[in-house]
Parts: sequence; structure tokens; C-alpha cells
Amino acid sequence: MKKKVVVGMSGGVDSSVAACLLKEQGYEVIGVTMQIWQEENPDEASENGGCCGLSAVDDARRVAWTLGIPYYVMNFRREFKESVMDYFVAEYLHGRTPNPCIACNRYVKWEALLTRSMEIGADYIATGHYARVMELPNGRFTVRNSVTAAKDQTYALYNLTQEQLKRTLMPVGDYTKEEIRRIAERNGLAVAKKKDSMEICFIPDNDYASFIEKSADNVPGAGNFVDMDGNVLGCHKGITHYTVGQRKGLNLSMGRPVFVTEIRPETNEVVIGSGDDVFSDRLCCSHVNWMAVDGLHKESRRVTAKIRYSHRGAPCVIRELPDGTVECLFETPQRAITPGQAVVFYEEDHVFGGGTIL
RNA sequence: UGGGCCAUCGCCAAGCGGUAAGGCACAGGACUUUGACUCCUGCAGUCGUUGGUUCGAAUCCAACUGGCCCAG
Repeated sequence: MKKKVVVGMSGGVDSSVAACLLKEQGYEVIGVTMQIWQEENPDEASENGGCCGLSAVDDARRVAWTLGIPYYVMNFRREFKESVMDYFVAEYLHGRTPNPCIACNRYVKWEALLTRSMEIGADYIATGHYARVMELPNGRFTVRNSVTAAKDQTYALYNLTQEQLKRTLMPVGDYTKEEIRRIAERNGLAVAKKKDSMEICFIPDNDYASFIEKSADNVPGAGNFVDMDGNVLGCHKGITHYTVGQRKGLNLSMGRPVFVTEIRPETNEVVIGSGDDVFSDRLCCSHVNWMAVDGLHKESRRVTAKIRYSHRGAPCVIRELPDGTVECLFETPQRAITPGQAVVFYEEDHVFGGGTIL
């Protein structure tokens, strides 16, 4: 009896090849594109390689046809709006910097898609992520780096649950990007040369501030740039325009580069400091998802932590604080530890756990 | 309005008679399946104004305009 797997197809190369590989491996493959937001300008989004819009459906459908697999479009607009877009806007309004891809993975690409796939009798769901699901000796599931560390996407997957991982396949993680493109070509997939997607899919023009203004009623307005001693340095456009570590767009001519070191929503202030001021060797995080273990159990642990998607990772020690949050002490100070971003802990090449930076 | 000082790109600033450094900011690009960071490229046909000296002036001289300081 063939195992049935639903592949989330974005219309891009990676997920197309994922479907292709699974079919070769003998699975009964069903292609599904999740419709998650309404594009205003499909042409533009397609040029930018937008990941989940209407034009994506055409590409995905064509690939499914080429592979000879059934193909469906599922509507997840409500889930996406509630779990990703609303969260995204709310975080910015509170002076934090969210990572929508992580929320999308946990709540839409997995939770929603998995639930519905189970309903139609699937055994697994699969995606085109550059990561590999692995079962540890302790019986728990985690994700480990893809064979190409450069394309690794485990950071964005740290929040998946054991139940989700148990039913997840990521065939693309065994190959390099070059190999994936070759496989696509060899199988005559029309998307072989399609440009990689970039930027947040629901904000193709990359103008976050405008998006937030359109989505929220009470967006905090102009306020003061202040230095660490409280001196006013200038006027900012509203805290939603800034993030910790930011240099460009401040319009502050101090004779030397200056950076955002802190955002204070209570006072509507954006704190400015030098390049050195943006380094810190400590962070606290909450909403922790343990992956390789079921908890820290009052022990501290040496791990490698990534504080942003493109971070190489830095050695640190983590421990649970009495209030339930987790403290992370780095051996060397890290740049721009930013509230709202995820910190992901690694042990060897797999995800140990992760949380949201406070 | 007695004396002194200063006026060079949006900001700071080099230049001291030989044909406008640099930094910050800004713009564009690269990188990047989050925000950022980083990197690359661009950015004063002109030196407050008007005259003068000189082969040649941002650089010297004069007046004017504006600003600062000290006197009163």
C-alpha cells in the first residue's frame, strides 16, 4: 500500500522538485497550493518570484500536470491573515520585529495544511524546504541542516511541533540548490529556471510601513530619536519604520554611522547609539519550543544559537529562569539582538529548540 | 554697528595662488525565502555677493550681506 503524501507546492523550483522526488520514491503524491493572500498585482508578484499568489497556482498546476499527479488549490486565507498578517502588524505596533515566515510555517504551512491533508487521508505532508527531518535516539523528531549549509532553512522551522514533524517529509534537504535545478530540468519542469523568491510574500514592494498603515487603525506617529542619555537627536517617522541595528533611513547626520539600539513603544522613542552599542552578550526569550528534548529540566546547556535567519550561529549557554523564560548568554557579544525575532538553538547540526526574543 | 573672528555639497569639514579631500546623510545596485547589517557605485562645473590684483583665485585685496565672540 503506497503512502499518501500531500506536497505544498508554491510554484517554485524547490517544492516542484520535492513533488517529483517523492513520486520517484514511490509515494502517492498529491499537489496542493495554499492560497493565502490576495495579490493586487499578479504580474509584478510573478516577476519578483512571489511565493504564494495566483500566478503561483498556474506554475504549480503545470508542474503537477507534467508529473501526472492530482492537484488542488486550498484556501487558507483566513488562517494566514489571523496567524501571519495580523501577528506581523501587531508586533510592529509594539515596537518588535516579527519574522512572518516562522509563523507561516508553524500555523499555516503545517498546522492548517496538515489538518486538512489528514482529512483527505494523507499520511504525510511535504515541502520544498532545505532541511531534513530526523528522529533522535530519544525518540523525538527534529530538523537538521540541509546538505548545503548555505541554503539551510531550519531556522524558520524551529517552531514545528513533534506531531507535525512526525508527519513531515522534506526531500529537497538531501540535495544542493544546483542539483535541485538539474533535477527540475531533467524532468522537464517549466519552473527550473525560475528566480528564487525573496522578500515577504504579502508585501512584494517591501514597503512595510505603508502596509502596516493600511492594515492598522492607530499607527504610532512621529516621535524622538534619543541617545542613551536621553538627549533628543532628531525626529523619527514612527516606530514601525525601525528595527534594532538599523542604520539606513534614519536621516541622522552625526558625522559617524549611528544605529537603532532600542525601540520604546511606551514613550514612542527610538534610541540611537554607535556601532558598538548594538552588541550584547545576553538575551531572554519566551514561547520556547523544545524540539530535541522535552524541556531543560533546570539544567543549563551549551548550544549554538542563531539570532536571525542569516546568522552563522554563536556558542552560548542557555538556562531556564524562574519566570519561565529562557536566558541565553553568549561567549562573545552578538550584533543587533532584536525583540520579536526568533532565537534558535542548535546542537551539532540539528535544532535543539528556540523561542521569541524579548 | 568700537574691536576681533567666520562664511566651501542637506550636515560636519580639508584646502593657505595652479585648476574643489574625506566623513555623515541621501540615491541606485549587489547580497538575502523575515526585519536589519555589509559591500559596490553615484553625489559641489563650483567655494555668501559684487568688484579688484594675477597668466591663473575657494585661496590675496576692497566693499556689501549674514552669523559668532569680546567690549559697551
